[in-house]
Amino acid sequence: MKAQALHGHLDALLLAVLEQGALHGYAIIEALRARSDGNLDLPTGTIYPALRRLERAGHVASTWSTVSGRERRTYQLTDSGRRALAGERAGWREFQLTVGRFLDPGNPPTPA
Amino acid sequence: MKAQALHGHLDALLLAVLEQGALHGYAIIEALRARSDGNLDLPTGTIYPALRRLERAGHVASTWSTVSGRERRTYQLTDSGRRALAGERAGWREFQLTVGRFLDPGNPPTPA
DNA sequence: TTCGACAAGTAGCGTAGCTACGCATGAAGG
DNA sequence: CCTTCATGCGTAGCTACGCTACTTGTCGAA
Repeated sequence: MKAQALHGHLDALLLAVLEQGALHGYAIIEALRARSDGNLDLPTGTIYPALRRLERAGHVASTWSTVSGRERRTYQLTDSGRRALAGERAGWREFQLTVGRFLDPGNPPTPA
Repeated sequence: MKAQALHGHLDALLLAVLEQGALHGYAIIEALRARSDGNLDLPTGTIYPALRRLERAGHVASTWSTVSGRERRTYQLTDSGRRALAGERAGWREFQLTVGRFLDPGNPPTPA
């Protein structure tokens, strides 16, 4: 998976994994890796800033907890985040269709 | 169409439009707009540097011509470009599947 | 003669993901 | 006991790359 391909879609992915339930940062990374069969193995330097961006935007809320001596920041989707996710899904659909018109096979530009 | 969503996919789109035949820069912009129903309306500041990148990479070759007093730089796909396009198509398919696993509807993370 | 479509191009900006770190705890293994 | 590794959070700086805003020039139409 080319790295920079994610540009602009990461927020949507994060919101999508949090849709199933609250997770802490490290667990989000693992969830992305698991659900993508290892295709998405994102470094912390990508995830943590992105989560803070989403929190600033009000799409997620975080709460600290201590689990067996380790500090965890758990993120959960807000209502705003749920709405944003719906918008991201629509945007993804449009993007997919638009780019697919050029890159998907069986899309002849000038049909016979 | 969100602007930054294109990141990393523009080269593939350019190669795809040139697959049908050689075009000059301005015509490429129009082809993208036409084939995407207006969703892709890219400024010259995006296209021209991208074409030069592709030419440096050897994926396209350009030739100058003068048409009714206007200078045109016409780009055509090279063999290397054709191979690159095949790779981009494969990459797009993988990207589409991976992201779709999170954002497409009807993809329950924990199937009942 | 002025304005808009055509045609090419560059300089500089901003976004955002990545690399490479640092810090801390707990479990496992030698 | 001590090292190593997985867990867990975080930031600073880099870089890629598309975008904004601009310039130059021809040609046709109003």
